[in-house]
Amino acid sequence: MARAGRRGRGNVTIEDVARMAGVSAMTVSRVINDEGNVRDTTRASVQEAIKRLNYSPNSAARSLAAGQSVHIGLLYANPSAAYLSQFLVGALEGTRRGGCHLVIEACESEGADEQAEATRRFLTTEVEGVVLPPPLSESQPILAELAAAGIPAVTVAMGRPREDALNVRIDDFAAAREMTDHLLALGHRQIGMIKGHPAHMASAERLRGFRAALAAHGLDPDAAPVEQGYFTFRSGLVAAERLLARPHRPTAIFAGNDDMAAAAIGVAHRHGLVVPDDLSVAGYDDTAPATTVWPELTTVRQPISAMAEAAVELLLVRLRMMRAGMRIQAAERVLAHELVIRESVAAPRRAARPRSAASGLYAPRAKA
Amino acid sequence: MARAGRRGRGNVTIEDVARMAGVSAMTVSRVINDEGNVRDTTRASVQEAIKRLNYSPNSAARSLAAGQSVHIGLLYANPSAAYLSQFLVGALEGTRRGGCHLVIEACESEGADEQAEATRRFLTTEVEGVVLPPPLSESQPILAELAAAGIPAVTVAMGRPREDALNVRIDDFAAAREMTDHLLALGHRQIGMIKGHPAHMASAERLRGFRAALAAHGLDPDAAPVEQGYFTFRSGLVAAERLLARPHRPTAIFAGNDDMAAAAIGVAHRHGLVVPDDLSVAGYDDTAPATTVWPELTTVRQPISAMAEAAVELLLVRLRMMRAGMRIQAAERVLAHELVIRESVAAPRRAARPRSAASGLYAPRAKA
DNA sequence: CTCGCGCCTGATAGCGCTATCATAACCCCG
DNA sequence: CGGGGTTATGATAGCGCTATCAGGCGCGAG
Repeated sequence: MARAGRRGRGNVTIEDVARMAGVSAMTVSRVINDEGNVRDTTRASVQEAIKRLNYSPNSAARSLAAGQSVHIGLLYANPSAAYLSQFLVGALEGTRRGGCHLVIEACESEGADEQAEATRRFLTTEVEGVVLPPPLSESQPILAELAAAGIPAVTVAMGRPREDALNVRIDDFAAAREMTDHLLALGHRQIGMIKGHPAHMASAERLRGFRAALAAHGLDPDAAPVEQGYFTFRSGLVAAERLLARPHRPTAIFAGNDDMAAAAIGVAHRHGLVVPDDLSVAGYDDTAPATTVWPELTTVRQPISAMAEAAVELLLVRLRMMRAGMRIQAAERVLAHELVIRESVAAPRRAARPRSAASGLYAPRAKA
Repeated sequence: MARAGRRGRGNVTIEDVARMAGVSAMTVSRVINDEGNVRDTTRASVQEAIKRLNYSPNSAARSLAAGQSVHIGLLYANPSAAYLSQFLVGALEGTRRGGCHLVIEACESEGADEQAEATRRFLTTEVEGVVLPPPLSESQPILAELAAAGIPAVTVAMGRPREDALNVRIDDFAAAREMTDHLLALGHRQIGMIKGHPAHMASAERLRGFRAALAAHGLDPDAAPVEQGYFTFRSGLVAAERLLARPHRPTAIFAGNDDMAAAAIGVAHRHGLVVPDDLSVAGYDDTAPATTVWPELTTVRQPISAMAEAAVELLLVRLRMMRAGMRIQAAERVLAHELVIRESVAAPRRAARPRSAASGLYAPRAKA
């Protein structure tokens, strides 16, 4: 470990960059902080020097000089543990790159008052911005409390962000449509859906995508069997039982998340159905249960880490804007999702009869 | 947000403390860094002032002045997601309090070469110490690579730490013995154990505790049915099947972790056994599966977050010692565990009563 | 042509802490 | 009781960066 003198590692400093670009350190500082009032040519030559020297600012010095060491809060509530750990990994990468700290706190309660109080307690820890992964991203008490304190928040996977809000999400509508298309392409015509938690906006988006795909294939989306779930394994059991008890048993079930999909597989097994031969099951999220169950789940992967990192980045940009007194406005980042094809989905056992009206649960609809 | 001038928040600085204690800032610095060469009376008055002013050092200034911003590495490999997220929460709290940064990295491979290489790659990121949660805490290639680079490491839940090593753990022997005692006290005499992964030293400790409890109750520990598991759900299925196929079917199964215990419950249900009436099942760790399955698991809780926090703390102390050129020696922290009594364990029923599967694999009982 | 008002840039002075060295206090022994 | 060696404390000078303000420059209005 070369730790020469008091100098950190052989690090390049802002002075080195300034010298190389032929400007003052202050100008370099302005460039790296994206402040206005720097001529374009100057900015360019500074950036050139930064690149050439492979300079990266010392975050300790930065927070010391700026008189504010940035702490970003992360408030979470019993999400799936798999989701949380991936989220933390991403958030941590984001804060590391942004040179700030992450303070995390649990908020287990679902009561509005408790949530508001947890938020207030959290705010006393001097966080300057908050990241809210689901399901807290939908919590009005928390959002209200943060707004009242003037602390900016980024919501993640919030279906319907508010005015001037920050949000990171995937396109749930498109993802659900793609998965449904996948099932339809394999020949399924009787597809049941287990909806997610009603308080979670993304649930509605997924249902919308499901229905849109059906409609696009000439099926009546309103005739599709849909049962309410609440993202828990147990709610999935109940919903799957109901779906399989229907007169026209679905050949495929699309669940609003992996836990409920895993439950559907369990129910299928209990009914003596072979997955995927007798029943295809598709999940959503690609979390741990997806690969724990057998057969492994075909599901939709959300780039959870990347979303968390994007959230932190968005928040840091916002904080800088606020500090500079710039006008703020809504910002949203939509990241790419991915269909993960595993073993829980296959063509229905009886040879697909795509155009036979009688085979379908859904009455074919007159093309609009 | 009172952000007066450039001053952070109305923060007390080292100068304030120095003035109050009637010494120089340098002396205060010495006290808070636990350096020698400070008279006891001086130290006391400084500490008094620190407490009175509720002073806490500014970590940004600290790392800037010290010319080294501490980065602590966390290398993990596919642990249970639940374990990892709890671990991260604790580690983060530790780094926050220690005023340092956490850099985390995954090391998925189990090959020795890949692990060594991942470690080397990790070391280029300038981490000054590494925390190793299980199962990596048992990885010789990684430990060797770190030792070669002169980077101190803290292992967590390592059964048999090396010379001059740092380790944080719970007393697996005592915990397993307590759980077994609990089963024995309820009247169980035929208790089967599913061992954990053989590469994990803690597995052996848990088995030892199990046997010690049996012996203390006058039972022959070598006659107890024991099957090998590997901490995975699937390995638990196999092991549980074997235990239940034995001529003298156990009335209780103690699994080396929660995943395998959950598997044992599944197998029991398949055999038409009611848990806990016909078969008691105990787990270990108190991770997510413990409360996901029905009935919920009686298990041993490890204070995962606290262990991670302790690991970071231990590492920071070691780093400071190294920097000060002090002699280093082994250090271990043993944290308290806790028996969590839920519904999967009860007194054995006199006559094992087989039940039909139709009574409901998952059907929850009327909950009080 | 000159004044004034933008825009861009740089000099200076810290942010809170610690490394370094100098100094002061002390102690042990001959 | 005075020298040589400790041990305890303090003064000073930065660590790398940014806030602040003063100045320079260009350009349109008076």
